[in-house]
Amino acid sequence: MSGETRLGALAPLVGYHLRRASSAFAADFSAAMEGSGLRQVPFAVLSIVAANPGINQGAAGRMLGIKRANMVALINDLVDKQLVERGVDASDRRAFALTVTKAGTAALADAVARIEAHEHRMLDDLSIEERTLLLDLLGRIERRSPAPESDENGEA
Amino acid sequence: MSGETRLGALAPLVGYHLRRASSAFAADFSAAMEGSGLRQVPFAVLSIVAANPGINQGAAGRMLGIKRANMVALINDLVDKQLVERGVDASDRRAFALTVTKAGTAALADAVARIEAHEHRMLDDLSIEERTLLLDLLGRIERRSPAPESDENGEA
DNA sequence: TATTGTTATACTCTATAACTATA
DNA sequence: TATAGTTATAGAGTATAACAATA
Repeated sequence: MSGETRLGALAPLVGYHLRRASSAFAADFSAAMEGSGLRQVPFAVLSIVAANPGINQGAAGRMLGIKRANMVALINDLVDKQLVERGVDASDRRAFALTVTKAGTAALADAVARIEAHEHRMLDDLSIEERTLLLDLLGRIERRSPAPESDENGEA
Repeated sequence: MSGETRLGALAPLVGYHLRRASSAFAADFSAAMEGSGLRQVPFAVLSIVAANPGINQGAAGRMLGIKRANMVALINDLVDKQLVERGVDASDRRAFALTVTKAGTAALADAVARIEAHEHRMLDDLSIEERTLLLDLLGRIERRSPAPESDENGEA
């Protein structure tokens, strides 16, 4: 099918193959989550809030490389869907203490089940050892990131 | 810095780490290409055209998972920058035969040099064997893709 | 002075639908 | 009837700038 077309300079580039593999994963993720009302980023936010009860929007966003400004609509959606609650943060009255609701916990469990099937599907060709190795290699690349997020407001 | 915040359900997901690693690569790629006038996707297109002289827009797009409709502006830009030429395809008068200009070849060489430095930077932690292994693993994931591109126009 | 959340806004990327001219 | 290129458009995702309340 693509047998005669060549990749040229792209062939040896890890960045290119990372992008392609990631987008293949994203496409299958979307299919796996159809009808669940959650997509990649909201699911990630929900996971972070579930694992860190009382976390605020900024910290959750920083964890995922999402800007403060973009967290607002994201959290609004999760709150509208009653998966997340904004509580008062006793120690900082500017911030909200985010927690997952009962429905949020259920939605997360459903999502995790779908995603496990999706991951199995995508990683069919790899042995357990290879999956572990891949996770390790990716983790070491992530840590090479320029900075978690230097954050906005250049002011001048 | 993020020492106390937990990933929760995200931690074991290859898809999540693929996404993060890919976006770290993309960010450093942008930095590496600053001032070159090329970004990720246009560079990929230029590479494909250079490696497959006379290829048409549709085939180049299919190779990269880019829709026909989105190839138009992409090729327009490369043509405006005089990096790519649209020639006549003798065997199919609907199609253009794309080729890289002399300036395009030079731009590609400059880009490849920048990108090599970028890849070295990002893969600093990995041994040669690990890089090869990573490319192999990613390649096997890519091949798991749902389909190169079933293409548009559902008609109903 | 710095930070949390917020609004407004813009730009890129990607997706769909419909059209034309060839095949 | 199917395919190559095109146009128009809509939706995500992500980026910056500025403001109020609080630290």
